[in-house]
Amino acid sequence: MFRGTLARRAWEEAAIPLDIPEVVIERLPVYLRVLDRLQRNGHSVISSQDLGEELGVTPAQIRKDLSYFGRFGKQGRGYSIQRLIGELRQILGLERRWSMALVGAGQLGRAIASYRGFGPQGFDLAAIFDASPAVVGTTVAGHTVEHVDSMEDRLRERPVEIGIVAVPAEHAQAVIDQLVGAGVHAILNYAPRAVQVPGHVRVRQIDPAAALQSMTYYLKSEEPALRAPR
Amino acid sequence: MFRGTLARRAWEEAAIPLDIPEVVIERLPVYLRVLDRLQRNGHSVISSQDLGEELGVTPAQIRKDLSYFGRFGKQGRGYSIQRLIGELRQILGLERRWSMALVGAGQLGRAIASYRGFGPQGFDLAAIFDASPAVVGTTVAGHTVEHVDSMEDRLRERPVEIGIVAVPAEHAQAVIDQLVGAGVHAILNYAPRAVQVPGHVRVRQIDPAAALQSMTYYLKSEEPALRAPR
DNA sequence: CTGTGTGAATCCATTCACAGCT
DNA sequence: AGCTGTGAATGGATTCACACAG
Repeated sequence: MFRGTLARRAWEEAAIPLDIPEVVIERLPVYLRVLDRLQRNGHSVISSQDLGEELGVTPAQIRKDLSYFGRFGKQGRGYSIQRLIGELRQILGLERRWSMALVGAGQLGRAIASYRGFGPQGFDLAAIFDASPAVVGTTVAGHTVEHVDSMEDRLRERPVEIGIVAVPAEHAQAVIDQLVGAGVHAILNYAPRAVQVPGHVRVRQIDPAAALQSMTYYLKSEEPALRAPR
Repeated sequence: MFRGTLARRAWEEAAIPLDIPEVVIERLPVYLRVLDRLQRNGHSVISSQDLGEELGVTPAQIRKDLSYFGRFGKQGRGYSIQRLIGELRQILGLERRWSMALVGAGQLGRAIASYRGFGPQGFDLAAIFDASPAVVGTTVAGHTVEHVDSMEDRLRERPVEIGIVAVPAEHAQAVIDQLVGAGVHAILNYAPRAVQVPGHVRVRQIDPAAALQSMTYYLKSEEPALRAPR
């Protein structure tokens, strides 16, 4: 949703896939997380049935999702967890590391810069930019904050694959335009703002307040019944 | 996705709605954000056409989404922005404020506690819990951190509607079970872990690393062509 | 027997297209 | 003349159900 239809590039890698639904791709990282945990807990095979129960997803959905990419299971047994982890990492492009530029070194940006969840999953922060003279030049999470005006030059010298946007909403679109201009094709946007990008650029929105607001819809009809049942 | 089918409560409020698709509910906060901005910029009416362009969504989708809840537009003119903001806030239950308990006062938890995006959208932090003796008793964002073992009692005395989970993945399920036990029906989960909840509880996942991993799928097929086109 | 892989069937969401209001 | 509201049509995604492999 909120993503223009886009002419996907024809497939060039060896493999087979053709035109996989985006929802499927979005589920794969979640499958991967569960499999990692099961492996750490000593499991070595799992059926789509059991995996589905872990995830709250139907077994058929898991089998169908995986079948887009190959035949990884063994009938009568299930899936080798080790094998499946390897396949998913391959599919998602996680056999390599990816580098990111963070724009915005305010309170939110600094929290993102020191978030420990990216590194272990294969993502490295390579540069931090901000527009405020007060923070440019300071050190954040081991990086010297550079001025956002030097961003396009800087990224042309040493490119990154991913941009993280943590600037105030009113500047988000301009910053994203600059990132796209510098050749970035994937953006993680923490600004609470719908942004427009060319069709070949992917955006994922991180918007906790919007997530809360979609839950209050359901809370508002439940609460009265619980509180004043007479 | 990743949410069990659940028997929704029958509608009791006045209004009309019946069984609205969850995707529709998730879009409403985004519509609201754009409308707020347009209003601040001095606009007073907008057509589904123009609103759709702001959002990267078809006009028909916006009209259909809104039509689940009523007839808010004027033919030939469009929608009154002020009116529509009011209706959406009503629908989403944003005419009141909601209170939240945060579990986990580590690096991530502290960042969440001082995140400035919740208050203006109607969400107040009411309590913070942690399990580590090193942080229990300290002050975080104006709240004294309480021990997680006292959480259920504490929340029975002074309930909250929403729980925010920012504990290590291996403790997330246990913490969520406790929150649910204490009567919380909505959870914002920052732990990178699929969790199980009873059907009447809503969970929204905030998982930036998973968001990145679903974008690398597309990057991995684009990059080689850009870098080594010969 | 157990559990995958997959065409077919079903279910759900999006888009179309136009009648009708302003 | 312009734009909403909405049944009908289309397009996708999920689930079913079973042939087949181990």
